[in-house]
Amino acid sequence: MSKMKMLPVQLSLNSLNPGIWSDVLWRCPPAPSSQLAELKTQLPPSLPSDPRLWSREDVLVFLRFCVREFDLPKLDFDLFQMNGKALCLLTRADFGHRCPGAGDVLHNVLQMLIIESHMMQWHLPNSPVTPTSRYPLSPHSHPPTPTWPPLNAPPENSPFHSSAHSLAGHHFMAPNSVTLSPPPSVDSQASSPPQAPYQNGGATGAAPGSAGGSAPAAGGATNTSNPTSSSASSTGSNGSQPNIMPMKGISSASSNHSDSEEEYSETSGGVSKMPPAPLSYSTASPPGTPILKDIKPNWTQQLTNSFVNSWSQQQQQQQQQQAAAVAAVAAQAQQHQLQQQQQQQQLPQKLTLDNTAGPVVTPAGGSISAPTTPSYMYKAKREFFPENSEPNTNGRLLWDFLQQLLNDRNQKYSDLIAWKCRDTGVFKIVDPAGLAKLWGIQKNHLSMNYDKMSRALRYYYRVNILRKVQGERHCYQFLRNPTELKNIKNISLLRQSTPANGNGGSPSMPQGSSQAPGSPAGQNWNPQQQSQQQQQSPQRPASRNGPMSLPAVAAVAAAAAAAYGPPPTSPLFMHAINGAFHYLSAAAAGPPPNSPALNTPSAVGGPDKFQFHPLKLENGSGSGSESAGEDLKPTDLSVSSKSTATSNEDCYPLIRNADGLTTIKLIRYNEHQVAASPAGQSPKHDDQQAGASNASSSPRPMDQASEQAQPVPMESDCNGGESEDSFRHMQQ
DNA sequence: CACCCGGAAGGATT
DNA sequence: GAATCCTTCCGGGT
Repeated sequence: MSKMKMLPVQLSLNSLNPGIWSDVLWRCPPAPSSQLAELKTQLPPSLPSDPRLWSREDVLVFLRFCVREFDLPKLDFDLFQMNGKALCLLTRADFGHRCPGAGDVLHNVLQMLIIESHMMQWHLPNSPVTPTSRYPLSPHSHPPTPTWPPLNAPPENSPFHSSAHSLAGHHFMAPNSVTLSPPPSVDSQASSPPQAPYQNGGATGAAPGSAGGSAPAAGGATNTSNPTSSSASSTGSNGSQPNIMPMKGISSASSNHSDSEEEYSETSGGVSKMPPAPLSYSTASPPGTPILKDIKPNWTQQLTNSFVNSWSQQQQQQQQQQAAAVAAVAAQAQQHQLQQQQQQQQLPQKLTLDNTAGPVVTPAGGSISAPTTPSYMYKAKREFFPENSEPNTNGRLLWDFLQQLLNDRNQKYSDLIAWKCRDTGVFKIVDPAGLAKLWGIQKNHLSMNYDKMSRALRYYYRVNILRKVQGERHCYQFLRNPTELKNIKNISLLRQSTPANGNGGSPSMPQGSSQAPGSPAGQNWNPQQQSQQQQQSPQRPASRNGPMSLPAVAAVAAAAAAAYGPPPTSPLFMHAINGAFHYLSAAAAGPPPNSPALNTPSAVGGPDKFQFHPLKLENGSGSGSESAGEDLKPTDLSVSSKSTATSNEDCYPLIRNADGLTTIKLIRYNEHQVAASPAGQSPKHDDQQAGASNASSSPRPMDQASEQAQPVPMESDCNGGESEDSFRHMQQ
């Protein structure tokens, strides 16, 4: 009994080795828990290990077993007149409908088995996976499906887990793969570049194999053919079940990757140029699916190689491998060498850590991460893929993507982007091309390059999310902390505010919105600079998923894709991973990164980087902030806050809005600005704000130093240096 | 030449 | 259908 429920749900994360887990997760779906192992041992021997291979009889045997083993309510076996493949396609909801009282349990158990099976198979070149949809996972979009459960399962002990390692390959997709989601914007991807169809000849050779998985619902058929991936394939083919969602995420992800990869090659400017040779993967790339199409061989190969290598190593050293994969991506961007290094050293941790760290920001509602709860699985899913409208961006949005990279605990992406001064939010894009590629991967825009990405960054000037650090190439400064941003559902709001910005005060804020004092969002990153902050009005605490390092995921996915076929595409993939990761990490580590707990100052530190030191000033008192925090829970940033209300010059008082969000408002800002800044300090930064406010209107914001003249520290190197100091001042 | 800026048009997604 | 968030182009400035 307890088992029953527990099984699916509970994971004993604690024991897990985070690192390992993460690794595993990256590659494979969560390993089944030890419980699962037990379960497996108890399964009728006659049952093939791969649920997809089950016959109708086997399905019934399985169901009976579950009923007996988990003490489930009676099932109407007539509702399960299907073979294993079909069974695998059933979504949680489907199970729920068929057996209300036991649907979740059955689903979870099955997913675990599937995952395990997949893991076993993963290494297979042509795994079915396919994925197409990219973002499908996005919380919003797709509803529900619970597929993650498996992920949850913490491996810890589970043999599975270990096995997984060994298997390594197996990719996690398995479970997910099954479900495919429709490809999101395949076209875009495809379209983007002129690239060749790499896809395996279009056909995606892989596709077939992989296909299964991903076949996007729509495409459906796309490839599903793949037997192996029966589940996947089935899904595709079956179409019958629309609900596969969860899985799809994954699959899609994979697909995306590939795409991205392609881009990489392309965009990267040749970072690595690859011969057109198609990858071996088999992706299922449905026509529609974005996926791999273009992947460029070289790139992919590289990825693959790295990935593979890592993999193998992994077996040896799990972590290392992952790292390698990630590294590979990054490295490719620039240095292969680095990759190697990283792989050897850093990588291992990186991937893993990422996950854990990943999420720095939490949604306002710390609730999100509640993974710990028993029921967490479900919750987890939601978190990961919040069905809510929450903003979880999981890297979908550029700022979030950058944040994730920057805040990677392991600093895996330091070769691509790094903080110059975390406190002030100043960062430098170390490898513009590489970063752009990664972003392109993330978005499945094959042709992404720094020029384009930078345009997107400039777009943020208007909304006061970013500003350029003048004088320094590739240096930008976040004007808002992630939490804040996350809370803001629509940046547009910021935009609105923007105009206002005009100096006068808080430009940005949407006043209307709420800015007011109440609403603050959260914290700003840099206080000083920032101009304002607007608040975001509406905030929603989003429940974000958070954590995860997209990039890492992407990298991994890409690598995996390259290596195995359908790459997990980004978003979904990431999502999935995140989710899983999140889960795991949460379990292992305890509070989820985003969890409120983290918010606390101490917590903040948690993820190393996270701390923005934002300042939080709070109305109340510094600590108060926390109190406020409850409401606010600004999350990471806030945490650090020490800021007390002090008014330091630059401090921005936080304002709490009804929603509980805190916003920092620049109060002094204007004053000082005028006084101090003018010439001063901020040499250039002004723009930022200016941009914001003006942007829209004025031709060029930048100049306006006057406007904001904030005392921003920014300058390029904040390194702690002044900027921080200043920052600190402010805080204090 | 690379970087940066921002307008404009348009696509994908929500 | 509207809004958002880019993506893609582009001309121009530094």
